This record gives sequence, structure tokens and C-alpha cells, in this order.
Amino acid sequence: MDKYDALKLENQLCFPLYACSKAVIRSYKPFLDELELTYTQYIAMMVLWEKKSISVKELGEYLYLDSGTLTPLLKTLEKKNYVKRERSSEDERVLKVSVTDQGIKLRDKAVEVPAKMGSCIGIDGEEAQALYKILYKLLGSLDN
Amino acid sequence: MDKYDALKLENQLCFPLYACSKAVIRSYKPFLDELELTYTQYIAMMVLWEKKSISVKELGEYLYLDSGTLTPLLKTLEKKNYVKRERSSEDERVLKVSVTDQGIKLRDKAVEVPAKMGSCIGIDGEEAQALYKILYKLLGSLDN
DNA sequence: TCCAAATTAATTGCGTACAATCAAAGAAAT
DNA sequence: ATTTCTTTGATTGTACGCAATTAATTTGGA
Repeated sequence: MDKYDALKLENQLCFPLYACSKAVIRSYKPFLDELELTYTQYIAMMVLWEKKSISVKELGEYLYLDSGTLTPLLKTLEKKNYVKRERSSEDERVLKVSVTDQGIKLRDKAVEVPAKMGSCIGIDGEEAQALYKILYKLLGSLDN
Repeated sequence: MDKYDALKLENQLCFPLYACSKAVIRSYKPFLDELELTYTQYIAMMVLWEKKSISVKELGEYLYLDSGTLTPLLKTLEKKNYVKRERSSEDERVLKVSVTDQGIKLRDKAVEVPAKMGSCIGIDGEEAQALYKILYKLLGSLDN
């Protein structure tokens, strides 16, 4: 009809993506507050729990985040005693981030979070599967 | 296998959602730079182009954003002469935002953006449709 | 060996996000 | 009319996101 139809909010794919992402992160907040973690800190801890020790660069590759975001975030996690930051002795440019004992303890509390969140989400398993698949495809096509 | 499987990044639905949202916004940047708009300013302008004049509260309802985000953003758009901000005479609490002539001109440049973006997205129409539908369902279930 | 290029974080600066609080204005009730 | 409640934005403070720049270090030639 209208030559400006393409600019209507309801005709965008980006907008529900953007709004959903924020809505989901908002839904995590009450659970993450109990762990004193923000959402971004939570996903950073996820990688750290798995890898135990990792460079800032590698961590950024997993999370699609750069040092401008990660440096202050990791300093905050260090203040909370969840991680330790130290330069690699082989290559002084590399900063290795590793989980502390406190950080490891946190994992047992955190393991409850995904189930709690799952019950907030109003789509069924099949849709979640489909969503997951399309999102990773889209991510793969945009990333680089 | 592992009792901590639920905490793996690849088992989260939230993460690709979060990463995709940022990746898409990043992809818009080169096109929006030409209009001197950020992504959030762009979607705010979308609503304003449609509605011509709207209160901050209503705008926030469309965008799922609060005044803490919108007030500084709208002041920036006002500095760029794309919008005008003035109190309603009927109810002084209400601040009406309206598009200026400059703002209306911008629409003709912006109308090219959705097509340009479309060609960046690596999923087909059917998948995009499915994604759109699931995202709005999820958004509806979380929002309140 | 020495120097240019590349790698890796840190820093800076701007623009969101959003919770929490505040203040002003209007509405509603007795 | 006075008080109370509600609505609406603005403000403040914390935490991202990310581009751009800088600094330190290592690597890879000539």
C-alpha cells in the first residue's frame, strides 16, 4: 500500500529479535541477582566454569565480545573473587583469566538457574528447537 | 553426562538470541551511519514517522523502553533537528514528541535501509517467517 | 641483528538499558 | 478544600557494547 511500509516496526525482523533478547535478559535478573551476577557476567562465568582458564581474546570469541566490554567486566568479577587475572609467562601480551575456588562454588548455585528460567518461557520444546536452529544459522551468516 | 550440562553455553537458548540481536544491530551500523542514527534512534524514528506525534510513554510502550533510555535519546534526536519535544497543554505531565520537517526528509533516505539489510541476512523467507512468529510469541509470553 | 608488522589488552568516549528515586501535575475521595 | 493516590518524565547510578586509539610484546623477515 504505502511506499513506507518497509519502515514499519511490525515489518522488521530485527525488532522482535532485539526486544526478545532484552526481555529474556530481564527475566533472568531475579535469578541472577541471587548470585550477584549480571547476565553478561553469567555467560562469561559459563565459559570459565567449562574452560577453567582462558585468555581474554578466546573468551571474547566465545561470547562475541571485545576487550572494551570484557576488561571492566572481568575486573568486577575479580573484585567479587570469582576469577583471577594474570599475564601469561610465555607471552606477556596474553592475560589469562581463571576461576577461583569461590567461583567454582558459585557453579552449584548457578546450576539451578536454567531450569528456573525454562519455566518462564512460553514456547514449547519444538519451537525452542526451531528457534535455536534458526538463530545459530543467522548468527553464522552475520558473524565475521 | 555432566551434572553441569545445563550451564553450557551451547545448551542455552538465551545466548544465540542475545548474540544474534547484537550481530544484527552491528550489521545495520554502516547503513544507519549514513543517516547519522544509532539503531535505537532508528526504531524510535520508525514509530515517529508513522505516528507523527506521540507521548514518551506511548513511544516507550511500542519500543519496550523506559524514559531512562528515551529521554536522553530523544534529546539527541532533538539536537539533530529530527524531532521536537514539547509539553501537552491539556496535561502538563505529558511530553509530546513530534517529527520535524528535517525528520520527515530523513524518511526518504531511510526507506532504502530495510532492503539493504535484507540482503545481509543469511536465512530464507520461510525461516524468517518462522523466526518472526516464534519471537513474537516469546515476547508476548515474557512481557508484562 | 634489527626493524617493521602483527598480536593482544587496556583505555577512552559515546550511547544505550534499566532500576530506583524524585518531583510535578492531575484525579479522586471524603 | 484537603489529602492521598496516580501518572508521567527526568535524574542518577551502574553496567554493558563497541569503535578507535594506545601501549606493550612478540614475531618474521631482510
